[in-house]
Amino acid sequence: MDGRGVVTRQAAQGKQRGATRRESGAETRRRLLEAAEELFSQEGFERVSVRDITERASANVAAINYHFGSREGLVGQVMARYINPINEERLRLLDEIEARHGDSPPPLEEVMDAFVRPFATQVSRSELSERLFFKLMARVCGDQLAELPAEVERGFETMLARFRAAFRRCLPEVPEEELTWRIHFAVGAMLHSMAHWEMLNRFSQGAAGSPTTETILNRLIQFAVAGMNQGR
Amino acid sequence: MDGRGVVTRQAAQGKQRGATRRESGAETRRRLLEAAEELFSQEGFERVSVRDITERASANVAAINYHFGSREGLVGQVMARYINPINEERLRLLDEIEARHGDSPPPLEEVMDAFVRPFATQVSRSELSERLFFKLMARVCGDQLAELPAEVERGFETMLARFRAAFRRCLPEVPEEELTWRIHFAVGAMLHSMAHWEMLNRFSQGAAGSPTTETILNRLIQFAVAGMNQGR
DNA sequence: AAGTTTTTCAATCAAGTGTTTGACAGCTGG
DNA sequence: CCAGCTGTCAAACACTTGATTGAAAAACTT
Repeated sequence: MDGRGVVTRQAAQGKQRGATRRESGAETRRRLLEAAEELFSQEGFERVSVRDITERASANVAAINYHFGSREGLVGQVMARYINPINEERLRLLDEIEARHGDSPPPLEEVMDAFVRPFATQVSRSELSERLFFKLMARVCGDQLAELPAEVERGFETMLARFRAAFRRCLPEVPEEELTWRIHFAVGAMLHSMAHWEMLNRFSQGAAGSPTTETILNRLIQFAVAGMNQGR
Repeated sequence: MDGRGVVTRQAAQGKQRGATRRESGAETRRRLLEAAEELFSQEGFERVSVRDITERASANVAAINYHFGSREGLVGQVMARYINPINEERLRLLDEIEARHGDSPPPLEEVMDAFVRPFATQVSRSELSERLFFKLMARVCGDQLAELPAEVERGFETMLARFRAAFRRCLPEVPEEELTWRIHFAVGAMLHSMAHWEMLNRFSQGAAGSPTTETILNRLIQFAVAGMNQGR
């Protein structure tokens, strides 16, 4: 009677044998993050318990508190893991655009592209499926910014300030307040389509032609640009 | 030592003396709904416990199960209470528009107006503040439609089908799939501005002029119309 | 090799969850 | 007046929640 009925984690997971213990620590941490991402994107940050996560990750309940301090700490990590790189890439693309156009204001379409596209490019970095990734990002950006980890929130604010300035240069004749609203509308269109990516893709597949992420991205950009310009 | 320290509900609430017992039942039910609406709009449907609600409503914990069968039943009632009248008003306005224009397709702007305006008109029916009302509506429409009560969901679907047909007539040259996306973008813009009404109003108040609900509504409609039209 | 640090685990904690119960109060209609 | 609803309430229900404990195990260091 050594391991009667009890399946060890190694056997259940098929974890490679060569992993040293120190690697195993990071491995568990990674598995927890991955499980949390999947569950959070499907159910939302509220509805998922630490036991749901540890069970899916084949880890002990205490693992989350050991590796992340608390449930909240894990949530913060999940939020930061993709959104920070995305915000950084946004700024990088904006830098390129502004460098390319020098003193003259850049085309609105390019700025909007830099604002939206990083979600599509960073999706491949994730081990999540496209639909879960977008759902997760929509939850991170949309829920309420008060709950974001301080570091993530600061990143958001500086990013938004830069883009706001860029939009302002694109649309010099639009009043400040009006510009705020238009940006907000565009963000809403973006978040909502990410949140319901799955449903919209289902619709699209009925039609002819393959609705790639790229075409959807272009549609969103066209819509947002038209809304920002408003007939100009 | 009769009521030592214990404040009765009547005293705490200042409830009018003339209310019969039967009226009191409906009164409690109303107070529960009101408390639930406030808390749900502030915290979201997940984070609020039945005890939070009954405490705020100065009622017993069992009251929710007595009056609504379960917590879920209360959630359904809260969702249905405003969203159904809104969807009905949307259809009523659309009827008027289509009657007015006969066989010729109605202007896109009018259809979009009928789609958005009912939120603004029904807000006054509510005892909630404007900002809580919009927050609540954004949660109802945005979270995930899978959880809506069956009756509410059916209402949503028939309303959307009618508006989709109307938009189709306004934009006959736009392919079906493309139209789906543009409507979705517009809905996203609408929901996001409702969810962050408070923040946006704060921005606006810094600027000159009074940012009434009407002007915000118009900005949203202009943005959505421009996005739907896309330069035409 | 022995000793130290890192990681895992079952068991347990206090607090909170939605719901049910049975007794009690008050209005209603006979 | 008194049975019969209707509504309220404190108490308890069974269960889940995030977090902690102390011991055992594994990995690393010297």
